[in-house]
Amino acid sequence: MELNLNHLKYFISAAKAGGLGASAKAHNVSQSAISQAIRKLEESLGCDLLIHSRNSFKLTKEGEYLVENSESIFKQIDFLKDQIQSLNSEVAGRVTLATSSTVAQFLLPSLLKDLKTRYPKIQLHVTIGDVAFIVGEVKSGRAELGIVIDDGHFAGLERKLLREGSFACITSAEIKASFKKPEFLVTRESPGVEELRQVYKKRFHSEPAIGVEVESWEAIVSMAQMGLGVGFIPEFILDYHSKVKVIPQLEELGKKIRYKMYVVHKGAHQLSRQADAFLEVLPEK
DNA sequence: AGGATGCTCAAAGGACCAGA
DNA sequence: TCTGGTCCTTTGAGCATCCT
Repeated sequence: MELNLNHLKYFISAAKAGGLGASAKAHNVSQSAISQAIRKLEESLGCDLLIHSRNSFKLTKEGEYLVENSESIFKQIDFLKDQIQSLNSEVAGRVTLATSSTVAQFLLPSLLKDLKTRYPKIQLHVTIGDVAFIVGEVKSGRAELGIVIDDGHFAGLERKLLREGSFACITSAEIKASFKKPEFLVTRESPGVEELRQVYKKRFHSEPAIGVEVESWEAIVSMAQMGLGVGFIPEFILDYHSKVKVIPQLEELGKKIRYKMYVVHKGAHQLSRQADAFLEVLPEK
């Protein structure tokens, strides 16, 4: 006899409620029906799930194993039902995204515009943090998607390259870049710092003078604008700042420092339809 | 039409509990 | 300790529905 999902459902319900009566009540059937269903389930599995004795309801070890391990089947079935139903309806719902303030500030606005045009019923919930925070959010499931600017490896996560490019060394548009050994504004863990040291050492035969170490490219832009030093930022940020100037003497140096931007998630098969839709509107590399 | 399946109903019987 | 009530499960008969 083939395993019947209804029988399994009755059994799980009875096991959780601790008796046939409660399960019968929960499913609006008679106790007898529950009893028969469990008998048939046992028959199809070829083992006893209950210790059958009068006035007692006790699971065998096979029964306990079945209860512990079959819940995911019903969750998967519910998930499939939702997915199948939504195939015929407009994509809607919430997408949780963890990313950096740079991405949120410079890239998300145009992405959101595309998303709202194509999928007006999708809501985007964004949390901001550093790379470790973003990876943690995605791994824990608190965020379905993450966008990171990092060339590290994200163990346990799938990643897709969104864009890559080089850095530019900037200073204030009002300040004439005539200094030979400027003070640098850098971020602590972002790509480029170590490369900067190496390339700078090779070119100027000395260590770069780090003026300020700050965890934000936006802060570097502001500080560079105020004349506090020069800073390397990913070139795409330049499009949004007219008051900064690229230092021609360090242009070559900046081009040698590369950044990569990835979207990360726990696996394509685990994504909701709305997350899939979000990935769809992301610009190709 | 007949078999398979799933259900209800009624009856039987064991375990537990309170009261005499 | 005995008895009766209650709760629970199991079993068998019979009915409805679906499928071949």
